[in-house]
This record gives sequence, structure tokens and C-alpha cells, in this order.
Amino acid sequence: MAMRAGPSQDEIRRQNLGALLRYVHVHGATTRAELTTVLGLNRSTIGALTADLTGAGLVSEGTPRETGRAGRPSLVVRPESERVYAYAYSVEVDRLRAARVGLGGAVLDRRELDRPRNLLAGEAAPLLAGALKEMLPAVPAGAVCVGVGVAVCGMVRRDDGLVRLSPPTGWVDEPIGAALAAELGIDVPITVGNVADVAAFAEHARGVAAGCDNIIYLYGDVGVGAGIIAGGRRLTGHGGYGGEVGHMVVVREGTRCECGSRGCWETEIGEHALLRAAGRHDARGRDALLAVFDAAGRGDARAQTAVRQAGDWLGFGVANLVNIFNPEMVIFGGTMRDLYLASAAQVRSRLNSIGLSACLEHVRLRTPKLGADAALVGAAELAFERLLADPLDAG
Amino acid sequence: MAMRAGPSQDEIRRQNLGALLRYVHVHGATTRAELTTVLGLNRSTIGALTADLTGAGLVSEGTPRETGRAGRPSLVVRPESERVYAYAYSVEVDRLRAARVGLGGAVLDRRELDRPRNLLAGEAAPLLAGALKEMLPAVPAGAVCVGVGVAVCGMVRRDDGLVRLSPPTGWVDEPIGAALAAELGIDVPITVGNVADVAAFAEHARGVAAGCDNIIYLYGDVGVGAGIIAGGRRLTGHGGYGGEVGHMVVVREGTRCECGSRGCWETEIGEHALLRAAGRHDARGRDALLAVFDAAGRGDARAQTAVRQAGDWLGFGVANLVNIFNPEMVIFGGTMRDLYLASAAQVRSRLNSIGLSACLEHVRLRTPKLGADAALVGAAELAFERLLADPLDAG
DNA sequence: GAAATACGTTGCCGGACACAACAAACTGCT
DNA sequence: AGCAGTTTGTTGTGTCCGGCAACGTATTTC
Repeated sequence: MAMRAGPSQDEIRRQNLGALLRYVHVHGATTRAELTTVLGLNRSTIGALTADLTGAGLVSEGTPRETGRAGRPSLVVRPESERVYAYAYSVEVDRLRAARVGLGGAVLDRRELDRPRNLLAGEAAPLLAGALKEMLPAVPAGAVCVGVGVAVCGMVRRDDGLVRLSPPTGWVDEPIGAALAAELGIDVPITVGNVADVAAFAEHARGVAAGCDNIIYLYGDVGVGAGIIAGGRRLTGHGGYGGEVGHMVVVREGTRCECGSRGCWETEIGEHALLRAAGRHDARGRDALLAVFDAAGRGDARAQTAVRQAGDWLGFGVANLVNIFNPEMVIFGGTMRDLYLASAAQVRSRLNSIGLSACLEHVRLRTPKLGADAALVGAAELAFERLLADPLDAG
Repeated sequence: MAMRAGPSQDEIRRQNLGALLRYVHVHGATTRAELTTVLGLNRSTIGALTADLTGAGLVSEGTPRETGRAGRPSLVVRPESERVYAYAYSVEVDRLRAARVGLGGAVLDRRELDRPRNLLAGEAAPLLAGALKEMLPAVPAGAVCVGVGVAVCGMVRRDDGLVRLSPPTGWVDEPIGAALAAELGIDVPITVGNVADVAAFAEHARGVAAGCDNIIYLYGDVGVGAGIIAGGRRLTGHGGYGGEVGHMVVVREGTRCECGSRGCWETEIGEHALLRAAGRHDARGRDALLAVFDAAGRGDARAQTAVRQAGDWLGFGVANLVNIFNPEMVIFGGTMRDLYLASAAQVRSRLNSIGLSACLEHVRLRTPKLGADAALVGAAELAFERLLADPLDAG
């Protein structure tokens, strides 16, 4: 059994380089003066670090506009957003999305295409690779790609990016990571993650949850999953399947779920449940769902009942999760955002009746700040993570 | 917003000292040769580290018995188990337990006394302090106490050790940490933790879960709680209340629970539930519970039904937790151990029908290795943690 | 234009670990 | 008993990293 010893000296350097690069990646252009105070390092050290990063082409330095204060103005360190980038993919139920995301988090370019139902990984990979090729001409000369990140609405094996189970897309043991690697033929690491996980990651890094170290990001599309950050670190579980809260059973012997079990939470708050309760058995997709919320807002009784009921179950499950995790914040993303906004009263009420008072004290309910791009930005964040852990080797 | 920079040089030293001390603390006497390979440090560095620790009186070095192999025998580094110790307390429903635990994890001395029902923190503290005074004469001259750890069956605020809610003991907002500090009058830090958390901690450090970084330790007494370790670190949540799985609601509008909610998991698998289902409404306590398991083993139909039912609910909840956390191991401690052993078939069956197959792949169900002392050893571990994080300053 | 302010740069220092050479301790063989 | 071989402790040297202080520089204020 190997115990981890403390870092060696070059690991200090790596971590400091990573911390500096991460700061400008998340917070944008920053003066060296601010970096010294934030990172707690000496001026001379910051100078040496920025010199290294500039030499590697990861950041650039420039003079600031106007300080307004006395004294020599501090140099501004900014991420090389145009020259250092990652490709981000998002595999959704009926859409495939691709983007080129620059260091710093800006979406530089994007492509979207419809995803035919029953499209498997082997068929999706060429389409995704095609989107990349389309974006290629716009890439400036000398720019470097540091990685590829993929967000998938399903359970992803951490080690190799195999999608174990994704009822919405119909995928079972689809090797999207390997398929993309073969198709792209570029020599950068490809990281695959669950969409809720990566969206949580993004909101934690640069969204509503910035500074919160214990959060639950609830993400709904057809199903429901959660990206959980505990103690500042992503909760992946042993194989990478952590956060499958949609398959927490809330009704014993309840409605049959696509996972094979019964009474899973998502059978009560998922897309199907809400549409069925609203009497729209044949409808599906996000637009149909929004129509239900819209109808409820306009006074449609049946839609209102459906929303209230689903909101009640939403509060029920959130309360359970709050009791288990004692989070600082719960974020409602994807369709859960709409459901939460349409039924906040029910959610609050359930939460207060079931949640332990100590756990309720500091928990805040929020909606995402990053909007529809959260999955893409999060997928890119996945790819950047390697660079930020070791800027000089990975760059 | 302050980002954490990499460690400075003296933090490296601290971490390496801590890693070495932790290794001998957990694994017992170890040769310097083994330490070099395990910690990945140079011989000379190990020599310097052990010299520091020996100087601080935390470890001692000696020549080994017989190696049987050629070459100069490597010095054996052993923890100063007699000279460096912590006090550990466990506040249980009807017992107060105290122990002196040496570095290395050995229980050097112990005292137990009955806990009258309705004994509050202010009254318990003098009793606990008295137990400490009784143990004082046996402390060798020159020995140093590095801290006090307390395990309580309730929700504990991380910051100050306030017991927010503990239905079994009847405590609500009882400041056991502060009361003990005032009563003991010794100048060492006092750390309070939930019994399930500290037991999980102990099993992770030196029990069945050694080497497992994602575990759920389910602990039952009157209620049910969990100590959760995710990614190798304790899941405490924002305020320290994480792991309250006993109050995950499994039956909507179910049986009234002491927490104020309804249908909590512990109303189905807790002591009361099992005794009531077995027709023993007036009984309570661990002995009564064991009598039920005993009766079931001897063929008592009503007891068997009660055990099967509770086991079924046990599997139900565990499956939910497995889906949420994707742990490597689930450990059944306290009364959950007895329940699990008496109903493993039901647990397995429920787990298989509800659990996601990917999450079931690697999960192992186990019983604790540390036995009845887990709470005390874990409480001591809580106290040692500060020493292990910075051996020279805290020693 | 001088003083004040804030910052970048340079050289030096101490600490921490790796490495190599040497000394010490033990086994096994003769 | 003595010697070769093996493994380890010890010591001195080298490298790297960050802190520190002195100095030079850029900007604002008066």
C-alpha cells in the first residue's frame, strides 16, 4: 500500500504555475500585483512564473489602460484565449453540439446538428469529427489544441470514457471516447464526462457556485442526474458513476423506469412524467415540456396540477439529497430549471417539511448562470484540467 | 477570492513528516528501508525525517530482531505509543465511554459508565472528565496528550462541536465540545464528530476499508447514520452534517420520525421499527434487538418476518445510496451489522433489483473489522489528525 | 520638476530533497 | 576466523524553489 508523500520541489513549481494559469483562466486578465496577493507568492516568484507561462505561449503580458492610482502600473497577465483552446462536444438526446473553446472559457466557434434517434457512438463520431473539420479554417496559425472534452447524458466510465448506460440516447456500452479518438486522429487526450457533472464543474468554476465547495447541480433532460461537488472536489465515485440521483427510488414498486427498476425519482419529475400528467401522452422533447409550463402559467388546470405534483416530488428528492449531502447550494439546470421556477413554492414547502433544520440553514436554491452553454463550457473545462494541473508539460 | 497556491517548502517538510508519521501510526513499526520505497523518498531524506520525529519524541528507532537476509539491517521506526496519546470519548444512548489511545491506535486504558436518559452535555462533561482523572495515574511520566476526540450519535457542527440534534440522547443544541473544554481544563484541542463519521474514518484508516477511497459506512444504534468517504476524503458537507442518510425519506407520508418528518429510512430499519414489527413494543436497547435476531434464527415466525421486512428496507436504502455514490464498499456497523447478517439475502435481492448495474459491479458489502472499539478508535483518530497534519508543531 | 507611490528585476539566502561516495552491519561461504 | 557480497545508514555536494532586500523604473500628485 503506497501512501502519498508530500510533493517534490518541481511539483511546487507545477502547482504554482497551475494556480496562476487557473486564476487567469477563470477570472480573466489579472494584474501581477493582484496575483501576488491572491496566490500569496512573492513578486519575484510571480515574475518567474509568468515568464515561464509566457514562454510556453499560455499567457501574454501587457500594460494596463489606466490605473487611476499613483505608482507604477502593474503588468496585466491575460490568457492566450485565441492561441490555446480545446474542443468541446455535447451529445444530447436530439442534438449534437461542438465548439472550440479558448483558454479563459470563451466559446470561439460552434457547430450544431440534429441527432437522429438511435444514432450510436460509431456513427456519431464521424459527424462530430466533421464539425471539427468545419471549424478548422477559423483556427489561427500557431494555435494549439490542448484536449477534447465530451459531455454525454449518461453514465460514463471514468477510466476510458465508455458510456455504460444512457437511456435518453439509447446507448449501452458505447465507446464514444475510443470512437472519437479513432475518428479525430489528433494527438490530444479525450475526456468524456456526464453532462450534469461537467455542468456542475463549470458552474463551480465560473458560475453561480463560484466559491461554494459543497454543491449539488441537478440537471434534467429526459432523465435526471446530478453533478456533485463535495469538499471542493467532484464526486465521481469509484467507477465514475456517482451522482445518478435520478435513479434514487422514491416510490417502492412505483412506475417502471428505463433503468430496469421501479419508482425512480425521474419517473416522477422527468420529461415523460410531466407530459403524461399534463395529458400529453404523445408529446416529447423540450418544446413540449415548455408548452406545459406555459399552459400552467396561463391557467390550464391540468397543466398546473401536473407541475405542482412534479414540483412536489422535486422538493421531496432535493430534501433527501440535502439531508445526505448538507450542501451549500442546490442548482437547478436543464429542464429542472424550468420545473423549479414553475413550482418553487412546492419545492420550498417539501424541503422545509422533510429537510433537517440544520441542513436547511445555509442551503441556497439557485438556477445556473452559464445558461445553455454550460455543457460545452464544462466539457472544455474537462479538457483544460490537464493543462491546468501541469501547464508546461501539457502545453 | 483566494485561490490556493502550491505548498511552500516547509509545507513539503510538514507533509512528508506527516506522511511518515501516519504510516507508522497506521501500519505499526516499519523499517526505514520500507519507508523509502513506500513514501518514494530518498534514504537520506527518510533519515532526516525520522531524526526530526525522534527529536520530537513521536517515534523511536531500534534495531530489528532478525532479518534473515544479507546486508545491514534497516532500523525500525515505531510510534511512541506509550508516550504520545489522545483521549477518546463516545457518548452513546445508554453508555458513556472513555479511553486513552496511544499513537498507533492501541487502546491503553478505558472507562465506561452508564448514561442516565436525559443526561445533557453540561452534566455529561463532569462525568467524562472524571473518567479521565481516573485514568491519569496510569499515564507514564513525560507522556504527552495531543488532543481529545469525541464521538456522538447525532448531528455535529464542524466548526465548534455543537451537537445540533441527537434524538437518541435527546440532545438539541448541546455544546459538548465547549462543556468538555471547560471541564477538562487541559490545553489541547477537542474535536467532536458523528459516530458514524468517525467509525468510517477508523475503518478507512485501519479496518476493512483500508485502501478503499469511496466507502459508505452505515451505522445503526437507535437511529441510522452514515460515514461517507468520497475520493479518499470524509464527506462532511457544508456545516458538518453530511451523511444523515437515516433521514432520507423512503415512504411518503410514512411513519412519524423523531426528526419531525415522516417515513424516514430509520423508521423502517431502526431499532423501534424492528422491535415493533416483532411485537415487542415495550422493549428497547441493543439486547432486545439481539433477542429478535436470535428468535428469528431459532425459527420464530414473527421475528423472521420483522427481520426480513427490515432487511428488505435496508437493501432498498443501500441501493439508493449505491446509485448516488457509486461506492467501492458498503460497511454495516452497529445494529446494521446484525440486521445485515440476519437478512443478507433480502439486502442482496433488493440491491440487485434497484441498483444500477454499473454501480453494482464493484461494490462490496462488508462488516466492520474494528468491532466495538471503532467509535473510540475513530474519535482518537480525529484527535490525532491534527498531529499527523503537522507533527512538529502539534506535538 | 521633485516627491511619493507602486511595481519589476536582480542577486543572495535558506530550506528541502536527490545523488553519490563512503562507512557500517549482516549473511554465507571457505 | 576471515573474506566477499549485499543492504543500509551517514555525510557532503548539487539543484531547485521561493522569500527577501536593494535597486531601477514607471506613473501620479503637488
